[in-house]
Amino acid sequence: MPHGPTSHCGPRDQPDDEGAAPGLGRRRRARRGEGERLREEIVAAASRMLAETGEVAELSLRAVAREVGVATTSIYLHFPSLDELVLAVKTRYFAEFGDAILAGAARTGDTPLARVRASAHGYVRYGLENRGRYLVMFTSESLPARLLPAATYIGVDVFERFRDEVAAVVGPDQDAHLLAIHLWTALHGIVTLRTVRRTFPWPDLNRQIDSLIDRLLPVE
Amino acid sequence: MPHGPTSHCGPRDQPDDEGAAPGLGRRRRARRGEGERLREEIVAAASRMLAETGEVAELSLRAVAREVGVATTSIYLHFPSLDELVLAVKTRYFAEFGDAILAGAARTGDTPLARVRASAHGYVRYGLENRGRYLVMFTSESLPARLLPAATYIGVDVFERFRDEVAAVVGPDQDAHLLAIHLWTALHGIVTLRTVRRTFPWPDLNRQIDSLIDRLLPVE
DNA sequence: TGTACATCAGTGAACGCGCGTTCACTGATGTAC
DNA sequence: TGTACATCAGTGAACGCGCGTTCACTGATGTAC
Repeated sequence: MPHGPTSHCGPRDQPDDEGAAPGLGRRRRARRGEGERLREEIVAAASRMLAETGEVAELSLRAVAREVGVATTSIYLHFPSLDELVLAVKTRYFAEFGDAILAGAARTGDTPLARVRASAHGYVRYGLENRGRYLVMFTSESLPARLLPAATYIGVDVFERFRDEVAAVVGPDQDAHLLAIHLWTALHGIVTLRTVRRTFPWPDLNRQIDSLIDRLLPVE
Repeated sequence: MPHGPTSHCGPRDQPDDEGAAPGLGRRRRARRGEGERLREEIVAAASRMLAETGEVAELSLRAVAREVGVATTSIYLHFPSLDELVLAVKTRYFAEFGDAILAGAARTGDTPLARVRASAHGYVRYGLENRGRYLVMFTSESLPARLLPAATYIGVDVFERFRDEVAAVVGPDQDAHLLAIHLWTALHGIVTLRTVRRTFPWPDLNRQIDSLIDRLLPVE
């Protein structure tokens, strides 16, 4: 295809395509004290976009602004950089993820083992039903390097709850920390490998998870 | 910082910075039948670069050309697209990965269990010592979508060898396929979580792997 | 032995694109006097 | 009650950058006659 006849000067010929999205519904600007509304809309848009691709690297400031229907520069009103926006989204992801698993396990009032089973199934189900979110949470560093020294990482509380559930199953003679890591590690492997190797001959998911728990957790 | 005084017309002011890298050693062009030499250099450079970042999305055609010391367009002499180049690198990664694990296990002539142990430790060691390569192999689709229908995926032979080793340990009464998947899944989880959550309080690596095998594989 | 020609192995300029970031600005909404 | 002013919540044009891809080309190496 030959090049068009355009472009006589400057890096772009038309003015930047900033501003509102398609015709109707040009966003109403927030009232005086309500500047935070845009912040919320930005996080929500970025959250949706990241959930779809699962790739932090594919998210751009300009794309987020386009999605919200706002000028690119308006992002800077609320986030000093794209990194900071991504961090906000990740923090939200972890909170929602923790809540989902906790809620799933809470419904099962039964034995400790039933609770661990429910958590494990819930973990994998959430991961597979929200592949994009899961990849964002667990295949990129959870914090930008400059914030790392202080914190351990977001999501650590979810693990701790899980470890306590395991401890309740196996009793005090077993190394619950190690067992919880075995289980978590394996569940993480299930989610990520199934996400990325869809054509592999995987066994039935529930059977796989139950068999894993049976083998990893010694009955008291 | 204010804008410089440059740029009066056109998308770039200076001509493209193509051509050979730093001063000395402007690549010798290959002799008549030896065009494949450049192909090899391109794959090698891309392999090095991908191993460093672990991010397929970060690899660019222009960066590879720069690394080789060749004009950007020369890549097209050997690969119709960046995708095809990445596929070539991945194929090589899987071959080298399979060889490394096989070689490690072969040295242990002992019992079937010792061989599985050696494979497992070899798998994780390779994954952690070659984080970039591992991520490229196992956190992106291994084939571009248009090549998927036919093939299962590259690397499947490594799994099959592993499954046979497991079968030799547990005997014919156990579901070796499922057990091999448990083990593979967990090993994959170890590599990827340790890669991405470096500050988590992980247990000793060898202890973790041995404990995992002890629990997952029933002794005959 | 000489020469015209094909081909192989590349080069280099240019294209349009999307990106992060800067800068100066606008205009509605409140507030002080 | 009126009005000058601050501030809040954004806008829009422009910058330089790296990118994939195209196109026309070059010049050394072989080969046919």
